Amino acid sequence: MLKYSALKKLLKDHQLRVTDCRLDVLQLFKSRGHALTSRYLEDELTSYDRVTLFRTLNSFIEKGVVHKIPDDSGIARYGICGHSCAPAAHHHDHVHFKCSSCGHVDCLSDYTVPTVTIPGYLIQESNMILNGVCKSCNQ
Amino acid sequence: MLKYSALKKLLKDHQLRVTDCRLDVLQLFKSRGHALTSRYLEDELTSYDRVTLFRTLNSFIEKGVVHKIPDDSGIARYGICGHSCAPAAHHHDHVHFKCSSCGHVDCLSDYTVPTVTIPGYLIQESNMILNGVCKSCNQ
DNA sequence: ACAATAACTGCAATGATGTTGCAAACATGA
DNA sequence: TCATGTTTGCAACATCATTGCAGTTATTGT
Repeated sequence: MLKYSALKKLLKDHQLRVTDCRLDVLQLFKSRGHALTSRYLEDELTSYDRVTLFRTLNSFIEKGVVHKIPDDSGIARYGICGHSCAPAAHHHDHVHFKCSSCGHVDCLSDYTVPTVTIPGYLIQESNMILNGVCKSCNQ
Repeated sequence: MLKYSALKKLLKDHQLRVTDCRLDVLQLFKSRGHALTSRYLEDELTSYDRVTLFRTLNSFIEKGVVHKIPDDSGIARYGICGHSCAPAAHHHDHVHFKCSSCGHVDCLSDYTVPTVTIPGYLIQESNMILNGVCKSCNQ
């Protein structure tokens, strides 16, 4: 459970107004270790409108608080960004892992995406999603 | 334009019944070089019901004819599989590239996803999606 | 070639998710 | 505290994914 002051600071640092909804969403991201779906937010924070949560996520993405994670399931997941993200530039060169056992998607912040170069192609961003069994489930 | 016999063989090889819809969808995948959305199929093949195309894609995935490509846009794309795919095991260790200029998603069959090992994690599948400007648009 | 069977298709309907406009409520800086 | 611009909730709509069912079609064995 993060302190209110810390959450508030995080929002202010990203040029976001401090509201109940944003604090609760942020709290949820911080308390869970893994990426969240908008559906999960809706189920957990029933006091807020679905649209509000949707717009909260969008503003969080825009300001560099969270990032969207590609997934072949078609359901968008959002992971909280590291320290280095700003509205101007997101830096998500870390690997994502989807566990087929618990279903969680984790941001593996310590693992950077390997560089790939392809002749004739200009590569601006790299995403890597691994599928398998995560540490917790693999024991 | 692939010969009818070749398309037919491809379907039979994957334990799929030969139907008009499947032949047309397959033809479309073969003639376009890049990954397709279900929306595109609907627009191109208006003589078939949307549900039929949906189920055609699903059966193609199940039998290893095409594979679903993760994308943070939320719109599913499908790429035709290489020779090595079977119902039992898909092998898509190639890199995917999404061009921000033309919007196409290409399967870069010649580029395999770099191996990443993470202690404690069992990795069963690796996906890599690059974003940038493709060869055609980069000239 | 033909019948039996299992698979495929179209239609209707439903659910989930993403998205916008607008008016009321709220956070912020002066 | 006030003025301002931002955020929220509601309603509505668009898109996509998915299922059931009945009619049609492809395939297998004879």
